[in-house]
Amino acid sequence: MDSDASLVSSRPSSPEPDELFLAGRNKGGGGGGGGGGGFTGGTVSSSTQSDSPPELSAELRSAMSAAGVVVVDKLGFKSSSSSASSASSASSKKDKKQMTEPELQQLRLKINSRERKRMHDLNIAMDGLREVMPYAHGPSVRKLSKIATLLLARNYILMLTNSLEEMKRLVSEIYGGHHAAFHPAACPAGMGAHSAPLPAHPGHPASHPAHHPILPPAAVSSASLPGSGLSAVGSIRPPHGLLKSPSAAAAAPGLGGGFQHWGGMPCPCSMCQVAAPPHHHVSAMGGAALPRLASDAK
DNA sequence: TAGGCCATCTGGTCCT
DNA sequence: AGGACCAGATGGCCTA
Repeated sequence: MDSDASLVSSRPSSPEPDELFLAGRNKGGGGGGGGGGGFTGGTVSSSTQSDSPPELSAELRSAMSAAGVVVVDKLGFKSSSSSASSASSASSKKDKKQMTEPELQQLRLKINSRERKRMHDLNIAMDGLREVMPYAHGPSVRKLSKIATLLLARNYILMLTNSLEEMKRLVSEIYGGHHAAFHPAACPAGMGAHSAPLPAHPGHPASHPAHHPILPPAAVSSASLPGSGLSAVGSIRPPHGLLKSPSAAAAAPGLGGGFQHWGGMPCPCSMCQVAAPPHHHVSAMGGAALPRLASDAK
């Protein structure tokens, strides 16, 4: 399944395979700057690596056709890579030195396209992760950087873990004695198959904090999870370096300084939906991270 | 203009 | 042998 990366990738700069292909390179040294960070909601910097000299492409084409290689129009995106592989199969790595220049170029192109696809797939996965993160998505909000996404995801997971612990604790408190009765030891998850008994937070403001993904783990664990084992929350904070600028942090809703509760979006949690002061989640998941995400909700 | 983020190229290594 | 994965290099775009 050649998940054509260009399909989903939010990266506006994802180059069209066609134009990519012969964009060739050859010129020493890496390459050619792909499209820059295509953030800024809409700014499409489609400057693919077409910086390579035009004559190269022509040269490459002619060389290829001279070598009997059908000049490929489509990238070797798996499906089409077969065309390239025909050339490379004829000349394997082992004869690399004996390969003609066009053959080498063909091989290089094939490898490049594979790598490109790999990275595109990675970006798609990254986008998928962004989508499920408690962070305001939208055209007006800047996309999370990769590192920010990863750090936020980590914190989010830790947060959810804390919430689970907290809920388990509450359940055991509420059901006190009988808890053991219907929570056999065989139900390590604590809440196992019974979702009903959950005391939906009403009237349990104390429990809420632990429940919110945006709250700093520190606050959560210190407040309600004395021995949850996740108490070393400080460690889940992202490296300070990610907080590029104080101003950014301040502007960064919900992350750095005054995260405006999901960056202006309604909190999906049931507690907040019932009644929630938009700013009880002031601190950040991990506090620092997310440099630019909010800095411009332009 | 510097710094951050990103895409791509490339060569090396590991795995199937 | 071929593909996946990785890390370094390079260069473009964007923001402060």
